[in-house]
Order: sequence, then structure tokens, then C-alpha cells
Amino acid sequence: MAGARLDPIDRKILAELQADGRMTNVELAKRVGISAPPCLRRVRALEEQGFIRGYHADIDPRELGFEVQVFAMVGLQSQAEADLSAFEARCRAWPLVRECHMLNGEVDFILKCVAPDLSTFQRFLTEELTAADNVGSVKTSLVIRGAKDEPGVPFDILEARLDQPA
Amino acid sequence: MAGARLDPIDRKILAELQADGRMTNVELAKRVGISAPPCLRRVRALEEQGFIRGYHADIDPRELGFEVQVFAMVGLQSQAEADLSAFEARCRAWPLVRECHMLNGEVDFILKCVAPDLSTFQRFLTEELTAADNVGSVKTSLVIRGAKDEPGVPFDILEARLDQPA
DNA sequence: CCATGTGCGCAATAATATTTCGCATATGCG
DNA sequence: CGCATATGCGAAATATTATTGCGCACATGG
Repeated sequence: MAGARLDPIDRKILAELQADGRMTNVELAKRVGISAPPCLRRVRALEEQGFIRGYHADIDPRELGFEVQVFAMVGLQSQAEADLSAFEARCRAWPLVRECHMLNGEVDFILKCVAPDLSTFQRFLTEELTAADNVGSVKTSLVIRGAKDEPGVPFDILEARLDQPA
Repeated sequence: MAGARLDPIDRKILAELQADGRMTNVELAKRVGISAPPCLRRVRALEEQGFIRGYHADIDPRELGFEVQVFAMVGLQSQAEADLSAFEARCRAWPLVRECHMLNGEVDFILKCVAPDLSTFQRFLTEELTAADNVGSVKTSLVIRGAKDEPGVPFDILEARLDQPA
């Protein structure tokens, strides 16, 4: 599957759609240097092959009243696979938890959370997260300010590497 | 600015476009229950008012050969504003760093990084990040597996809160 | 009760997406 | 070599969508 190597046009398409997911196919075709029909066929293929997982509007949480963003480091008491899975399932069910990644090292999971205000988050923290089954330690850090938030993949790196194959 | 309160239709539009940023305006209008022209006007207004910051294709890093994802906790030696800004600027220039957030607490910044392989990341870590001016401590954690990665804002929470104004 | 503003939706037009099909280049094999 | 097959492009035709230009309905405040 992953062997389906992409040609330079495919990579350009991915880079352009990552930068502007609502670009029209006509504009996209112009930018990658082919006509509209084959361009559309390539996009569909990239979607079906899983290179493109979807398209999302980037909504500003602040404007919607979500003033608080928090990273939570979670340690579990048991790291048995069943217990890990159970915790992941719980995270998927919590709307305030937007991301959940399992880590190596002392901390088992890192969670990215959003909330309308600090008290809403505190309530979630004490009544839900810390109180959840098998949760050992939770350390939280408030995001003071965001400095960078780029989506996905650095295509400039990708192109640079392909120029110099090992 | 934020006083420009959104009505239920606007919120539905945002929720739909967050879930599928490439939905046609006709389909969107159908889902939110108005006709296409006013729907498009609302979308344009939401874009101009900053509620929608952009649209992005969600590209799978694995498929592109970015096998490694790492969180790095960075402590600086000086937290003077000029030094904080300098570090943020450096992060913005590093392609492997996709996100950079300033935190409260002992750690100053958390970075989300991607790399094609571990050795590429190690090289970046030792030759760039740790070696950078004013960087004190760096602790990294490899992402073993992803359990949840939702974009943006939990609209279900938003609607629930608006039903019960304080 | 009327002036004004806001926002909807119909209808017309412009632009885009999508399908169909023939052509060119590449590849494998007799 | 020279022909079958495969792959991928692009022109042209058609179907959908986006966008513009009104006129109408409803709410607000004299």
C-alpha cells in the first residue's frame, strides 16, 4: 500500500491541499501544471488510498468562547493492554479531550484539552479525568500562548529528502 | 469583536465545515436548513470575522514516510520576553516542529514534532534544538500510538452550554 | 402606521466539477 | 524490431455548484 510511491505532481497536490483545502480543482490543476480532469482523478485516488484522510475548517477556539487550552500528562496504574485501551476509549468519549497520544517514558499519555474557562476544566479534571478508573497521576500545564500551529506534514523536508535518496 | 454572537445556524455551519471542510455550499445549506445564497454569505462572513481561519486537507504523515512523532518539553535559561520570542521564532523556522505552545509551570514550551525516522529526529534534537541559544533542558517523549486526534472545537459542548446560560 | 434595517430565497448567470472519449507515450513480448 | 496492452493526459460535452441581483417578509423604533 505505502509502496504506491507518489510522483512530484501528487506531492504538490498534497502540499497545496494541506495549505488550502478548499481550493477549487481548476485552481489546483493550474498550480500543479496539469489539466482539471487528471488532477481530479489524482485527488480522488489520494483520498481513496488514505493519503488524504479528510478536510477540515480550522475554527478559532477563542472566538467560540473556548479560552482555555491545557496539556495533561497522565500516568496509569496498570499498563496492561486492556487497561490502556480502556483509557483510550474514555478519552475518545470526553469532548474536552481533543487529542490523546500514548507515549514512551514515565508518562503514559499526553492529552490536549480545550475548555470554555478554567473552572470548567478544573471540574473535568477533578471529577472525570483524575477520578477515572486506573488513572494514577495527572500533571497539567496551561497554554499561555501559542507560537506555532501548523497542520500535518512538512513538505519542504519531504522534497529535500527525495532529491538525495540514500 | 467576539461580541458578534453567533446564531444556531452559524454554529451549525461551523460544526459541519469542521467535520467536512470540502462540503459543497449546496449540501451545507441543505444541512443547516437555509437556501444556498444566504448560506454562502454566512460562510464568507464567518471567514472574514475570523471564526474560520482556513481549510486544510488532513494528510496522513505515516503514508508520506513520517514515521516518528515526538513531544518535546523545553525549558529555557532566560524567560525574558525577548528570549521567549526569539525561541518561538526559531521554532517557526524549524519544519520538523509542527506545534509550539508556551506553558505555565516548570516547562516553558511544549513542541510537537514529526520526522521521517528516529535518526533524523535525533540529529535535529542534538544539533538544532538542544544546541540552540538559551535552551536549558529538553525532555522528549516518543508517541507510541495515537488514540484520538480531533480537530478544533467540541461543538456538542458549546450547544449544551448555550442551552443553560448562567 | 410608517421608515428603516436585516436576512431570506427565487431566478438568472458564471464558474466548476465530472464524464466521455481519443491520443500519445511507455512497456512487455513474440 | 513491431505489435498488443497499459497508463495517463487533455479537449469537449454535460451536470453541479457558486455567485449575483433583486424583491419580499419580518422586526424595530420612531
